[in-house]
Amino acid sequence: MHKYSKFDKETINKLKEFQIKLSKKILLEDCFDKINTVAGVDIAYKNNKAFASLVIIDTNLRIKAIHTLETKVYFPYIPGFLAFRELKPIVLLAKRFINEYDILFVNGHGIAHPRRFGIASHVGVLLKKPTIGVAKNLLFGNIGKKIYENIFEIIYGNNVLGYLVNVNKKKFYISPGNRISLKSCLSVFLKFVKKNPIELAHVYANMFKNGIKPFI
DNA sequence: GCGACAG
DNA sequence: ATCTTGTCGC
Repeated sequence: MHKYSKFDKETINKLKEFQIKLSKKILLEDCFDKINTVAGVDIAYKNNKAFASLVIIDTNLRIKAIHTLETKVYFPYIPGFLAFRELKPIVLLAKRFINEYDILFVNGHGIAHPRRFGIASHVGVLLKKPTIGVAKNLLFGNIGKKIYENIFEIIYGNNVLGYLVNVNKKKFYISPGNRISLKSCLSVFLKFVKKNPIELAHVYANMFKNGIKPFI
């Protein structure tokens, strides 16, 4: 039994086709004006339950709100198909507060994905909202040339799909999800890196999982 | 055929 | 991601 053979080839192929079909709706251009607030979303797990948190931050790096949502999960983790596991809680929560942030940071990749449709792109297409994928590990593509002291390109063939950013000994793989340009996904990430929305969401998702919610 | 593989 | 002891480093 191999680790990721939970579904037959036919099912996997249909999911792949679905991703490819939806990926055509991605816009890699900036569909936003002035950024006033951004949000980060992440999920912690306990048994078969997902504990999601959405943290909203303003440009002064102040936390404006922390929201949570709990749902059951039914789909396993399969590399390349993370969205089918985490989409429901993320979309439900992000949609509820959709007018309270300008850009959404999602834990996982955007277009740096085998079918250019990682979870950040999937969420962005469903919400019709600018999203940025922020991952701690590389899934697809290779590390290309250094463009700054601590920043490298993520490339596939001749295409740049995103960036590897080194911050405080930690690596972040950044790629556009939807409705944002390659260039802006990097600059926006850097703008909030001192109060990384994904890391904050991670902390609060875990607190929520453990029954603590001193939330704003 | 073999290895790699977001969370 | 989660489970989980001791251990290394600031």
